[in-house]
Amino acid sequence: MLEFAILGLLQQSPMHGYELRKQLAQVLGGLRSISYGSLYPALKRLHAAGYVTTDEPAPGALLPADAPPLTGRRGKVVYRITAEGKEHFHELAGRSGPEAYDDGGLFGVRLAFFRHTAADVRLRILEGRRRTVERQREGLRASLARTRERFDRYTLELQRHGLDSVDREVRWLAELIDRELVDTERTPTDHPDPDRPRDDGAGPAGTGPGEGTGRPRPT
Amino acid sequence: MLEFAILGLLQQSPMHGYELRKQLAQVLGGLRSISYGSLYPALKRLHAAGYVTTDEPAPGALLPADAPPLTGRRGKVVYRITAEGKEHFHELAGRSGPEAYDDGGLFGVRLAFFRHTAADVRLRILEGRRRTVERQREGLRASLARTRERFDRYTLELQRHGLDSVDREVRWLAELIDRELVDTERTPTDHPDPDRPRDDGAGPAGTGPGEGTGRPRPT
DNA sequence: GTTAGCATGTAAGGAGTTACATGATTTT
DNA sequence: AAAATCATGTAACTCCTTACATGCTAAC
Repeated sequence: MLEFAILGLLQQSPMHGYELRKQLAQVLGGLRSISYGSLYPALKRLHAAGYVTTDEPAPGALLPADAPPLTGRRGKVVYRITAEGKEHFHELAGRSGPEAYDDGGLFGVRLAFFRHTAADVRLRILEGRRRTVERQREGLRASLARTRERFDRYTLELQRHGLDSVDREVRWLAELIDRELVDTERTPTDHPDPDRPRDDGAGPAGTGPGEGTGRPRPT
Repeated sequence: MLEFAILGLLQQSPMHGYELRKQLAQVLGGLRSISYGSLYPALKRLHAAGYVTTDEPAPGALLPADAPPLTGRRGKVVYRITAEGKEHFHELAGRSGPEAYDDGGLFGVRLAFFRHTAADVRLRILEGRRRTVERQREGLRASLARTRERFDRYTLELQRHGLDSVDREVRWLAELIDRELVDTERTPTDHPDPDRPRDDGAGPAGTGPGEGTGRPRPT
């Protein structure tokens, strides 16, 4: 998830780690930030995988042997996404299985980079998220209907607020889905996203052949 | 957090692991459940620490040597909280620092067991949570005010929905705090002063008034 | 000239997950 | 008797956090 978000941000412009973290916090809505202890290792992995390159200030010839780097080199390191990185990002962005919407946090990140996601994938993720949240809503409703006497007022309040939040999310998702459908009608599907050179329908690879995608597509 | 929730549930009645997991899922509002892979090790730790005892079905004399336990003993294992467990739980329930409210998930669990939490601690946690969420709200507001042009419509929607949620949470918390204050006025605890080391219901083992109903709740 | 904010990194560890392995009981 | 559901547990692993360690640069 972190790596996806990093690649997504670097797609917009090269950045150094510190800046990346601030942007990340903003994109995730201040809801959750990440620590440097996970950011820098992630960048390191992305670099090792060839998904990003680093523009380092001085190539290392400057430092004499009598000043050995204690923890590593210092100075700004600007990270830049590579062609492989973009490809990898779009592969990840093309996935529309449950991982993309079952977890609220991950769904948020996916949504934040919907700009780089194909229209059909966007719709599948939004609908998947809606199903997930609707199921949660039904669970909460059932629980509230059943258990008035079993729980105390705090638990009840927690569930009431939970139900309220989940209900609002369902309505919000319904709006987003509606807008997607309207936009799809207006843009006759062959270029739903000007940002992305479409090679095909988001790639079949995705997540699982067993994933039930046999659902009626509303027009 | 898991261990706190387990002790909280076992306070209400003894249970076996499977049942515990279902209850846990319900208390946490179906928002998130836990897997057996974390539940059973947690129970094991609590047992090792002496916070729970196990009522095992057959003490082992029944099984002949020619049927060796392959992965361990089978059959329902009922867990029951001990006096030390109750003490430990109340120690945890008495904490009102940032850990109790900075993370939404943890806050939810704490709230779910407010019944076993002293009134002054409840208030501090609710107020702490409100401050945290208000700060989040301000962050989001600022971000939305600043960045209309920098972000695309999806990011904007995400932030808008986030702001909405956070705003509702602040209002919800304000209501809960109000109710706490009203209840505190109506139940004239002889020392409303928060500096006093309150041990209401949190007393060591035997002396406690029992976990049934901490104190009479006038409605 | 020192404080505050910018900037990069490592090591240890917490808190959970999935995948696996097994068996008991109830329903069909 | 097969299938579903109840029930318990381990091992490997993921993903992230905290605490630590270091140093640069601008403002006061």
